[in-house]
Amino acid sequence: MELQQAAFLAKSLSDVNRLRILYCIRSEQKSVSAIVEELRLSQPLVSHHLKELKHALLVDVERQGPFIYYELADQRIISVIETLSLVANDLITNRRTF
Amino acid sequence: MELQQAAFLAKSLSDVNRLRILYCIRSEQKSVSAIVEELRLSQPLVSHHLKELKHALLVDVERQGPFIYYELADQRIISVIETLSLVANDLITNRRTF
DNA sequence: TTATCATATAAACATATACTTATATTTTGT
DNA sequence: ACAAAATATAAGTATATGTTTATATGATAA
Repeated sequence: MELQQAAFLAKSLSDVNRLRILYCIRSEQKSVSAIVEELRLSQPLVSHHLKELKHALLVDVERQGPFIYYELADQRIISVIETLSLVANDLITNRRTF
Repeated sequence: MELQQAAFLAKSLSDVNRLRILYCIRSEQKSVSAIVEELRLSQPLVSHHLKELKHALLVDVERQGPFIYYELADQRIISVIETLSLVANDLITNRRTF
């Protein structure tokens, strides 16, 4: 088990805006400006997060003219996020200490 | 989808020492000192990470005399970590940019 | 109650991270 | 070559985080 690598990927998933971006580009490639508009985030912030996601190899990048398109590199990431969401929900529902 | 909660859980998984602790207590409850010995980490550091994991509801805590036992609260976390490790491995293997 | 063991907390530090504002780079159309 | 659009980068700031060292808390045994 490569726990170091798993921890690194988890860190990429630890910011809600990055998760929103990943969801945004999960099924089709989108340009930076399209993501900016859809998520209502500033362009530098989106570029910053895309850079991190690229560094984590979580996105594929393709230039088409002046546009740069990003797409989710591995669909399993979505199921990871969904499992995390499910587990979080269950943990909150069943917690014993309030 | 509760992306905020998923991001919060992911943050709990973003440190390699926390992952090691979760693995250490995945199948049986262990005392803090047992974890300290097994992972060769300082006691305050282990306590600190356990506190974070407890805050994320990822561990169950039980006191028995002077010992405090921690155990993994949800087994699905292990499969999340394993998937992350697998995906990371695949991404590194198949990356196009070196 | 006192000593000891197990664990938690506090303080301090260095580093990392999310974000904004401003500017640079790259591409295309004229 | 110039202007405009799309994206990236830089600088700056505030906050968070991982770690160590030192100390406090809590439980048990004598």
